[in-house]
Amino acid sequence: MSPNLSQRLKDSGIQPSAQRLAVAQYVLSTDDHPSADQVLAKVQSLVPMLSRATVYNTLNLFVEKGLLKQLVLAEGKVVFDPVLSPHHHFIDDDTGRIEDVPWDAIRVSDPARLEGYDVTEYMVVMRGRKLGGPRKLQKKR
Amino acid sequence: MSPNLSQRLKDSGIQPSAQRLAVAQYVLSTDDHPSADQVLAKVQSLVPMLSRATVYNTLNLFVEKGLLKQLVLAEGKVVFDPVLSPHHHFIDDDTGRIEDVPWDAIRVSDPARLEGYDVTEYMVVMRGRKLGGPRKLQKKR
DNA sequence: GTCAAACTCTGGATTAAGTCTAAAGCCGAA
DNA sequence: TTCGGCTTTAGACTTAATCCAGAGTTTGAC
Repeated sequence: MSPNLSQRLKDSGIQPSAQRLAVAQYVLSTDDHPSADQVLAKVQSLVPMLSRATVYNTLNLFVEKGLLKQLVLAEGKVVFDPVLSPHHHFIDDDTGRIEDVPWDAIRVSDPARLEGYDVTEYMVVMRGRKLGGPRKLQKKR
Repeated sequence: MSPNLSQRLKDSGIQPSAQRLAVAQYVLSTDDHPSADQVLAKVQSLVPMLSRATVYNTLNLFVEKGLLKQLVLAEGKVVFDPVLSPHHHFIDDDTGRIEDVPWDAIRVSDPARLEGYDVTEYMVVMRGRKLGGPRKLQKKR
């Protein structure tokens, strides 16, 4: 997909390797908000010789180098998001699926000006149900 | 403290017991946003004969009966909040401390009207540093 | 008061997510 | 080719949380 993922890793100060590229290929271009185990499963199906430790190392490295953000939004779920620009999140209570919500979809009265706090970052976290649509993953618990 | 905590439990459909009252006494009146282990430690210092399983059972029961809310905001921290009315949260990146932010302190353009979603609940999650103050818990890691 | 049924608590075993470690593999520079 | 430094691996370890089966309590009927 990405023209040269390898270059992108180098630009972030990461030495490319087969395993790192395989992880990058999936995790940097998904909007699934996968957990570490989901990344492991997915990438392992393509590159069977891949250990758990490597996946964790790689994900943590990517987070450290700023290619990924780590989110902790729901019940015991640590999840990775390749969208680096600020945005909000919606969590579907039925499926557990997390979706990105564009920054402009919601207006928030500047919390950076909160009395007595130096707010460096914020987001709106919403919960509910997604309406209409193909309703594909309804019972994906 | 609370005039009759016992009654409050009954009103929520919870059979009071020594252990449950001890847990309730602490967790329903704190603004510490304690984790389960913190609750265990705290309550055990008053009532030494208290098992971990009981604390988890009790906390889960309280959540189920609507006396507590369970929050998952930060890195591997499941935390409990007795404030049931809607409010926002601020997380101090230095100390990890979570503080409640009054609902009215921030205005959000009604996310309940988000196109294609049925939003039942939302909050603003902020991160940053707390300013000034007695700076008491600075290195409380 | 006594008894049984139902509920509650306990410690220890178990599970699951994540980290650590020591050894082996790989790769580029001299 | 050989060396040194990264990267990967499998498995041991850690920690949070849940499960379980037995023991202890409470309640209500008699």
